[in-house]
Amino acid sequence: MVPYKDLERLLVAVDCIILGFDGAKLKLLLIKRGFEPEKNKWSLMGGFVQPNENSLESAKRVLKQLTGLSGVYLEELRAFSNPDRDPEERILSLAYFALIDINQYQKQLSNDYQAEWFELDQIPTLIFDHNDMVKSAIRRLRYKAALHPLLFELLPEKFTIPQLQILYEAVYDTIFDKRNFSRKVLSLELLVKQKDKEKESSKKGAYFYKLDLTKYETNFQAFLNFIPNAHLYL
Amino acid sequence: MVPYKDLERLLVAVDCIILGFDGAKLKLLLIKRGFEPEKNKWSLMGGFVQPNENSLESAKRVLKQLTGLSGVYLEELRAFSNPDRDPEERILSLAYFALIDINQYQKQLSNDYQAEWFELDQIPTLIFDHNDMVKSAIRRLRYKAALHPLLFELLPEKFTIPQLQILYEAVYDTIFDKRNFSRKVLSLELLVKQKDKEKESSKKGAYFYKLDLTKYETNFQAFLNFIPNAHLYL
DNA sequence: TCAAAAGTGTTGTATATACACCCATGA
DNA sequence: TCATGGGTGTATATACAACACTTTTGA
Repeated sequence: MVPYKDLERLLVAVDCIILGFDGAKLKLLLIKRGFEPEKNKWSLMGGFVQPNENSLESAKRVLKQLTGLSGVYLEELRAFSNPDRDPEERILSLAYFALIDINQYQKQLSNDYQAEWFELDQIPTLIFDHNDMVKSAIRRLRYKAALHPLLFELLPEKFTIPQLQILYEAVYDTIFDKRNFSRKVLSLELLVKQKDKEKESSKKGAYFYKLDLTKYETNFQAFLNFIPNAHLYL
Repeated sequence: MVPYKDLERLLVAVDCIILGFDGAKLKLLLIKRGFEPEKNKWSLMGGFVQPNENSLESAKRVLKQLTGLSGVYLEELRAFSNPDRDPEERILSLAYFALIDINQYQKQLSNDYQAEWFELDQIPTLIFDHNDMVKSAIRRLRYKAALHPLLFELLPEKFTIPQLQILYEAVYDTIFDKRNFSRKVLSLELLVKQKDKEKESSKKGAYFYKLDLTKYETNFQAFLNFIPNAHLYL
């Protein structure tokens, strides 16, 4: 008997939900699709899984192609596998979501793809099931960031507590008490206070902090209970 | 231009990590693989994604084939996609984990597959990367059950608080204070006390409880903080 | 009557929340 | 000097963990 005979083989793709934070709003990076079907429509950046790579490697490659970045936070969301999701041919797609420091993002690369950042409440209609992928990624982000110190991935190396708070408030679309917020953040003992201040956004200036990378990695799995009643915002 | 030309198509499979609880231990359902390669070795139950179904539907079909059950808890873990994970031909596999009531499981069906239940610390060497899939599933179970009322899926319709505690203790391989445990469980207000008692395992007998299904569904997303310092056990 | 498991209550500790004022600085 | 945002402290309520005794009943 010949194994695996007479079985359908599928195209397997990865699609990346790339999120960034511009200091005020969470944003999603989209491209104008360069080929048929659905050419010139807004789309997630994606690519096909190649013979020599696994799906995570594909996602890293695709991410680097568009942003120039590697070593960033990247996590598999889930498979999107409805038989007719692409009208041209069946494609199973693995959605990955990535959190990047928007300042590191290299603009020139994405010119090739006519890429643009969109605020989350202004996302256009995307091809296929890409809007579902985005929704799913936002949910996952909120879920995970409520429990793990994930959002630091969206900030530059040096950041202030007020910047961090704005980020959390953007993700959960709510506001936090700044006294309780900073106490909670600092009690994690993940942050190292710097000598210098950020002076753009206020006269007094806010101290910069850096992540203590060692503690960040060892404590990442610890549950934070960071967002009170987080499920209300999922 | 012909879209999607010259791209590799892959076999796409689903593999199911099926977990049950026999009243004392967590157990994993394995089969003896019936075809080459690796014929007669222990394996997860799996199957190929068919042209007319998405991957979740495949997993449901595969699960029903082996256990006779449908409507049980089933969740996608992640893709396993290393190019050489199957020596015969490249197969991308989506791992799903399932929680079933072991009493509902229909033994005769799985005779066809020479299926057996294994305690978690006695799992044999499995084909391909199936041992990794199992490890990954256990981690996910511990993670999720620490936050959501998930383990009820492993119990029969009527169960006692002591039975529930044994289950939690099996999953986390630790012991809990029974006074704090029952108070915490009952404070969820998910359980409805029954009039009758379970008298097999003690002279006094323990009251049966049933899940309040309405509250179960609406509160599933609420975070429990059920396991103190859960990350220590992940 | 006694062994074995079920069931229940209290108290101290830690954690989270709510809330108001002073500080530093550039305009 | 004043308006703006940064930074801090305290009192209260809530949640959690530790802990011991009584109840039931079959053998």
